[in-house]
Amino acid sequence: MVAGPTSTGPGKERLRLWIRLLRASRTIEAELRERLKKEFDTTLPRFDVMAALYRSPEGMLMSDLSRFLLVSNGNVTGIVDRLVSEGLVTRARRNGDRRTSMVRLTEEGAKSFAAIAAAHEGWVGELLGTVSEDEARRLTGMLKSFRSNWEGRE
Amino acid sequence: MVAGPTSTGPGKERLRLWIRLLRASRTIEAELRERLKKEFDTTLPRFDVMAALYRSPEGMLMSDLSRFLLVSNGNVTGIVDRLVSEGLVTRARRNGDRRTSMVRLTEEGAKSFAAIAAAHEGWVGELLGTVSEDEARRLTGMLKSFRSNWEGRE
DNA sequence: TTATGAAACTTCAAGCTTGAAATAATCTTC
DNA sequence: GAAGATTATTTCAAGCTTGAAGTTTCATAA
Repeated sequence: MVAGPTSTGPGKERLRLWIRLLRASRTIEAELRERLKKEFDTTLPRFDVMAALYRSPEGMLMSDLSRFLLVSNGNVTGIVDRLVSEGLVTRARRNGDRRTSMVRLTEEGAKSFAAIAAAHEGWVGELLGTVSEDEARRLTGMLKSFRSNWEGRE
Repeated sequence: MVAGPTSTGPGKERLRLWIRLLRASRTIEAELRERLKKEFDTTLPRFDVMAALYRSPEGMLMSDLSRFLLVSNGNVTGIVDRLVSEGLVTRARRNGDRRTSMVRLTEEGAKSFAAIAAAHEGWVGELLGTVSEDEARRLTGMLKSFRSNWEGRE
């Protein structure tokens, strides 16, 4: 997946693009993961879940989290379990539907996330420092249109 | 990591870009993983290792693979172990340095990979279909320059 | 109301991933 | 040539990830 095209032909440019995309995101992701571990003793998946919850003070269902973060249901269960055991989020039983529970950041969780997110934004700025703000905007536009064209198919 | 910026400010555009980049690669990666599983009963990491080996008929050391694929040494050990037990690659002891061994595709491995790679290239072409060849080239250029500026630091 | 089906989660096995510790072989330097 | 450092790799524990199977709860329609 990270190796170059093994042939020439029509799809070649797109394959190159995909490999570049993947290498870039893997490189950045690895660096962020390492810093999260070293500086805050946390992980990327925990950070992702907390970021989602931070933007939804009213809370999210497990399935909301799963859909939003593009990961499986069972996966979210495990991550939330760990965050709960660390006192960073809570699962609140709901009166309406007893199958579900609202997941929310605790006060400590929100405070903790705010600090991590500030550092995180700085890191991303640093790691993408060679991309100008303007170029960043254009790239984002391309990727956005790709996503919105593609998602929701099947 | 997949959620939006939680603040405004200088690094914001780069953070947006990073989130788009990550969502795009995760979406595509998930789709490719699923198809590899369904159509060829294999996985992305196995495919990655085989792709690297396919381009190096003389073989690669474990550490070459690790460096090239951007994953840890211990990780490669496990994946190669599984490929060996499936008869797709071999570990050849070397006379020169008995710490290392050359990893190579078997004949069956090369045949198998060629078939998977053809399908894979088609999938990528399909999944990135909304990006024109020309746009793909430009995007690739941007990502390439980003990578080469950034890698090799520290 | 009571089956029947759908929805929201959890559990589980298998595999991927890292970073740290352990092994083994090679290199360096005195 | 032996001690100490370096290099290549494996092993291991902990956590992430998926997809499938299982559980509980809710919705619906005869």
